Amino acid sequence: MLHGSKRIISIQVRYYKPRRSLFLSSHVCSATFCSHRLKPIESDQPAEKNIVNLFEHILRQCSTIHQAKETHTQIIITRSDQYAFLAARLITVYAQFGFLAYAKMVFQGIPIEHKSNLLLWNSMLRATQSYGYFAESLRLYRKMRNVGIMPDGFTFPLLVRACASIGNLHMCKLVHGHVLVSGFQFHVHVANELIGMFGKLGFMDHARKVFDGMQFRSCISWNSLISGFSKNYNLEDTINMFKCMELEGMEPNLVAWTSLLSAHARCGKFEDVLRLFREMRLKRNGATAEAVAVVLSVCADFYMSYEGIAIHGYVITGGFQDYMFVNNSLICLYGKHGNMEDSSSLFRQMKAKNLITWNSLISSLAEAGLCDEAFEVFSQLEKSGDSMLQPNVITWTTVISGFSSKGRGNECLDMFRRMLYANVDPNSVTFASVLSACGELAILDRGREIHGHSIRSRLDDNILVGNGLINMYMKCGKLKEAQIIFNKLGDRDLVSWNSMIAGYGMHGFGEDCLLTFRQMVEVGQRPDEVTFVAVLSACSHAGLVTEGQQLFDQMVNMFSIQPLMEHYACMVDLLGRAGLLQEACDIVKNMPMEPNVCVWGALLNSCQMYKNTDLAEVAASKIFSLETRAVGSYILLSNLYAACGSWQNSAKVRMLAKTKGLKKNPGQSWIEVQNKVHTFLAGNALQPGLEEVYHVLGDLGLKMETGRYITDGNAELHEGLYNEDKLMVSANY
DNA sequence: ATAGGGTTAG
Repeated sequence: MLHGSKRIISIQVRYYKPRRSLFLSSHVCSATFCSHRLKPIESDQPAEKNIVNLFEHILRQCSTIHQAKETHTQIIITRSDQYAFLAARLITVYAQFGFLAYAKMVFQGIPIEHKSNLLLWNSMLRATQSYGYFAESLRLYRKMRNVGIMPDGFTFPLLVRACASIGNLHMCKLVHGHVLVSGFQFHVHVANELIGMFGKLGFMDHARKVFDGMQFRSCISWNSLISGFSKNYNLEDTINMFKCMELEGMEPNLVAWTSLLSAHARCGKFEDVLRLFREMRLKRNGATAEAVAVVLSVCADFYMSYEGIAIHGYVITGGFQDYMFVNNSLICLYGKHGNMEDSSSLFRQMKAKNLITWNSLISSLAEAGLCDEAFEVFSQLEKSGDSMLQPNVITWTTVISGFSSKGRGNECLDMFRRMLYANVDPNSVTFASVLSACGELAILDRGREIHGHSIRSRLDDNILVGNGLINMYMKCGKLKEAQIIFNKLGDRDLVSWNSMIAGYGMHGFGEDCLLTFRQMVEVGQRPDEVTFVAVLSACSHAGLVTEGQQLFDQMVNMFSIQPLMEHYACMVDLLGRAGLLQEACDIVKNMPMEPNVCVWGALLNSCQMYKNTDLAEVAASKIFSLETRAVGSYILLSNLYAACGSWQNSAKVRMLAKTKGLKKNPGQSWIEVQNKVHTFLAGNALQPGLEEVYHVLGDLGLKMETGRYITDGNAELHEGLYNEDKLMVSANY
């Protein structure tokens, strides 16, 4: 508590190092304190100017909130709080110390008739915005205009920034209108913010117009324009403006270099990023932490482990190790390269962590396939209780897609439900992950529900979501619905076409598959390796031999795609299934790489179909020598022997597989009833609820027999393919 | 009394 002027001054001296100016002013201070006069906002009296300057000086020196509060008390006692200049400084200082509520109190404490000073409003606007309350700052601006105060060159940059941050196009246009009416469009700071705003909105032609109209440009103007082009993935104009800047005698600084780097990174030019980073360090004798983060993320994304570790070295020598976002990139770098030890130890060592830090660790774990660990860290984050560290869309989506890509669809969908319950809005990436899980699980009802949800979120025309929907409907056997989604999709990419082609192929619609492929080529979408795997395998399943051969030829000669192992396997399968075993053998002999299990397996399968025991033995011995756990091959060979009546050989192969401890992953069929998927295993009568099914099945069988339907004699053998024990019985027969 | 650059999910 303060009781008198002497005490006030002694506090000042205790808190701040005594300086000449401070001692001089203390006389003024006590003099003013004694006079107890209320001061108008603007005063030209020198004595009053002095006390205001003194307090302003003290406020600038405050390093704790307590010092600021003490000084504020003195300001009130001396009635100096009526000075707009001091009130503005108090607002700024309180905001800086994290006490926005105090800043507001200062602002509100000033009577409306004294609120004519723009500095006051600008300070309050800035204080509000520094907390991210952009909408509130715009409301404040309205209030300001309502009391008849006109904005100036300090107000407009704040306003432009506020509506750009909110991202509301209407607001942006409104504020831009105010700027135009006030004639501030080419004011350096206002124009710089406008360029930034248009860059963020993706209106680079507007940004360019503002830039071109400026009479004086600062390097910030150039950098804002360059970063606008970079943010909009316009590499060409980013480079052009960078060069223009040099030509006009403005040497691009480190910030301009950083934008140039990030433009290359965004466009996937990872080699150029590394080259430019070296050039930047040479020419400008250093780098920025932001540039380091960009380069690290490029090293992570393109699996350049060696370069990444070298840049980690530079982080330490260059003194960048205390930047949170640099460390976040490092966590991702090590995580993406499968080095979870270094990734998580970096996480542990970080003193200050933000949500991105947590997301980086979670995504590293998910990337490594450790979705349980990722979920564990997610739970820790959820329980942390920090309101700034609550899982966001990215956190949720990371865990959701982690489960999805591991084939744990039910956990994926559970997390999605929880996410909605937590009131976090899914985005296109979330929908894509969840739809993929629905496709894998083939749960049409849930897929449809999510389709509806994506429509309500107005994301159904997004390419990621569209592709997810096509894939989901295809996997659920709803080919027509997939086609409808595909037809409605505004811009289709390679994935959209591949999903359609693969979907038709998957369900044995060879003609539709080829038709879609031809349409794809017609509209100028270049097919890739994946397209040809889908098309070729469709041909082989539909028995379209000549078409398949032609397509293989087209792939190499028309589209200059080097055939991969998969394509050779498809060709062997295609020819072999058609009974052209010799041609299939030729492919195996002439292919440029050592055939793998899939290629030999395709050949073996064909041998089994056409009962070619000699060739089958060659293929089988190759497969067994490759030391894979290709159980299917043992079963195929065994079946072939059995089909040729060579029971002993058949049993021998079976036993061989058994002694090696190999067990076939049994084939399953499924049906979706009331949002639940029921799976069936051949010969598994132990499954609960199956008695009833078998009962119905028995009835049907009886009806079929009495109705003189002929049952397939091979059915039992076929079933045996999926059930080892059962086949062992038939083999020993 | 201002400003430009950055890191996380597919």
